[in-house]
Amino acid sequence: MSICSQDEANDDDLKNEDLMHRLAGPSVMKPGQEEVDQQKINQVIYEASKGSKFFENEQKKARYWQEKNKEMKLKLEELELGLENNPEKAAKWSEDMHKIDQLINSMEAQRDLSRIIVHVDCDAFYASVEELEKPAYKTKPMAVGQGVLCTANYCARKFGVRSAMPEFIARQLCPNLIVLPLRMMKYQEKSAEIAKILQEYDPNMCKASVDEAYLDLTDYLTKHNEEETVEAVVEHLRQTVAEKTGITVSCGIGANLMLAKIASNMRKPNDQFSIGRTREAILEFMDTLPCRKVNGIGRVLEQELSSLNVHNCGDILRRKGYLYYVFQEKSFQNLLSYALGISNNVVKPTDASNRKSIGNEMTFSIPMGSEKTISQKLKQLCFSVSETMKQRNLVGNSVVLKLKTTSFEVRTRQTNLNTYTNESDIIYKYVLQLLSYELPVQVRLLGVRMTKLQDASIYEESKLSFTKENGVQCPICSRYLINDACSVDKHIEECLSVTYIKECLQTKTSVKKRSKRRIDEYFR
DNA sequence: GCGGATCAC
DNA sequence: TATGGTGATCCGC
Repeated sequence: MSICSQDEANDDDLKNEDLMHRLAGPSVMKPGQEEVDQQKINQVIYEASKGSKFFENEQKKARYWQEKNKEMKLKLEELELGLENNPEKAAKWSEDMHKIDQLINSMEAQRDLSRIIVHVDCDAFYASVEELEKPAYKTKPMAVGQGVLCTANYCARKFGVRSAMPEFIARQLCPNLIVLPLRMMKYQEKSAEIAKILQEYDPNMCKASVDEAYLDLTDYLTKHNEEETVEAVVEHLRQTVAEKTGITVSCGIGANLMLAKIASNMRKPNDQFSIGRTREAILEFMDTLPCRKVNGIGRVLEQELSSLNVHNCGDILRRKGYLYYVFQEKSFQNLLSYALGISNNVVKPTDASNRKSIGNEMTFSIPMGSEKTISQKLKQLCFSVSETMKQRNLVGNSVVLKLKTTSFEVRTRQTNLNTYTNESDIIYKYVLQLLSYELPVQVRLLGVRMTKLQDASIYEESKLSFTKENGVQCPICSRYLINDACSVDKHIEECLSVTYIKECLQTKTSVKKRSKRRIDEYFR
């Protein structure tokens, strides 16, 4: 073997490790796979994917990140060297470290341990609902989804079958896998059944998704004179849900939403876990927790952190000085809050009025290239978006066209409307305009999305009152308001408080804005 | 404000 | 043979 091909082989192996990690999908090492030989599974996935367009696209992305992470690593090493030899840089470093500590102090000042939050997570929800109707599936490997799996029962997970995995790969891992079609209505019904029970514990309960909810049990416990521990209440809650609905749930207990969520993942399925609600207990818990376990750190960020020698949340604090240079303000603050175990502890029902966009997209079994077929599809998509908007009584001011080419490249094109609308024809007109710049193109997916939404009735009223020249526009968020003193006051009050909180966070926690990565300041 | 990309479910 | 849909957020221009 020549030297050259040897090098190539090494190079390829290096790339393959990141690539395999990508291909393995988002739910690697999620509960239910503790006994699975990940290496072997990943190898099967890799082989099954090899050569496809999808594979090539993933390869491209893996190369990009590998290159980027390598560069950053080198820069950090250079920085370390500079700190030893260059007093000017060292002075700047200690100045920045001081800023970081101030930031941490201000975050600590906001730490609130007064609430007891519980995260409730249904076990393999879709699969469990199917098993209720056909108990025979309980002992067989089974998954729900079409083309791509949404969830797999624990029996299937033993084979390495996971959510977000394409069906054909799942079948290679588990030839006897039973795959059922989605029945969203059934799941939603069951979800509502469970929610009703949870509401007895917290009427303000937050339904985070079809199979998840957050509760604040503080008031419940006070009402019951704290005769019971949280753990006992949650134990009882899980039992009640299982008895009344037939669905087992896993629960996490913690001082805020993030901790409760992490905790519910610790002992799946059908069990619960509690993270102590003292600062010390929280810091100790986070210290050794792998970064990937926190909501918000996905596969890519995990790899990036790993290349910076940050594997557990505690490492974030230990290497805060370096992370400060690598990440932007917002991301850096998020990382710190993860490591400190600080997050939102207010549980409130999600209000639909807060929605920021409405869209519809579709993948085709056969890619499309002709302008006519593409426009026809887009017209349908516009129509369904329009229908959803009308149902929810919303109008929008901006439209987004989304394309995925046959090589899995994703493009989005956005334009502002000169009006607010939910009319299919108007949306379609703008979408066609956006499409015209992209032709010719071969697409495997098309999507239409409306953003900058407003309540349709408020918008209509405001138009009306403006013609009467007595309309009102909120001075803070500049949304149009119904011109009646009571509702305007109420809105402004709310709007002010939101803006105020945002300002507080900004002035308290943010350091100066930068346009580039901080590390570049050291290399000028 | 736009477009690319990540993330969660 | 073959890799989803919906919505949000962040970053860099």
